[in-house]
Amino acid sequence: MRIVTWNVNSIRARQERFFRWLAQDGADVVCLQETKVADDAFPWPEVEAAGYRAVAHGQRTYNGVAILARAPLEEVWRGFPDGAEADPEARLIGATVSGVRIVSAYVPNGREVGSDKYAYKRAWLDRLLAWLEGAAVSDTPFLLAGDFNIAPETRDVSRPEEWEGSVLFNEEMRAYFQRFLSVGLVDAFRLRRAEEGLYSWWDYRMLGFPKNNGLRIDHILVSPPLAARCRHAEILREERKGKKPSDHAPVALDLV
DNA sequence: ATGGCAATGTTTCATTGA
Repeated sequence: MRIVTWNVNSIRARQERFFRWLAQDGADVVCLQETKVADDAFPWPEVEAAGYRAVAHGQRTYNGVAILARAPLEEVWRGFPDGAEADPEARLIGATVSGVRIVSAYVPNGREVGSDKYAYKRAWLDRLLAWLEGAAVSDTPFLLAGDFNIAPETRDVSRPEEWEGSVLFNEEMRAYFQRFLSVGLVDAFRLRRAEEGLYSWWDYRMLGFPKNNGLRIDHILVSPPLAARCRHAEILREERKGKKPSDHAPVALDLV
């Protein structure tokens, strides 16, 4: 079972490129973020033509998440599944695929430490973690994938001294990432890849990609039952190259 | 090579992203 997460930075702007990649990759499950499209304008015919099913939770212009799968998507939910007040931003969707509970998440960026958007990022993470703590995810096949907007460690940052203190890489956000591990989840990528210099996002500006000035902020976290099945993990850097790339590369995980 | 912001709507600039 191959699972990929990708912040596509608009599924419509990326449509041709995305479906070309999908046909070639053949992933079983694809978690998308920043689809930037309302559900009625999602490319449903193209999904079906590619041999996939999908569930989406989107809005126009900003945010938006989706899950594509070859197998049926069951027990689907949108937004926070905690029954409390609805999140005005479409950042979370869940479904069960082949017995694995899959969640696609788009964590708020935070813009600037101390800003209203940073407060929203913290509150959003607190709410997700509170749900995870109550959901007993460590005992079941559970997978949380997406754009976390957090680089967990120094080895995940190309220029740590320059990035330190930013919304993506600071002590508080590193502590948030540790809380995901504390609820029993495992960074599946790091199970298979220990080296530094592997990033999932590069700024469009300032020659970010050619200079490999990147950060690893897109993650696939898994429960112990799935951690035992991890065989391979990789970042698909080829998809950051060429014409009209997303600023994020896909992250792929192969399970037995 | 991999290339010097990009996508969207509020559209000819502002907002957001990270």
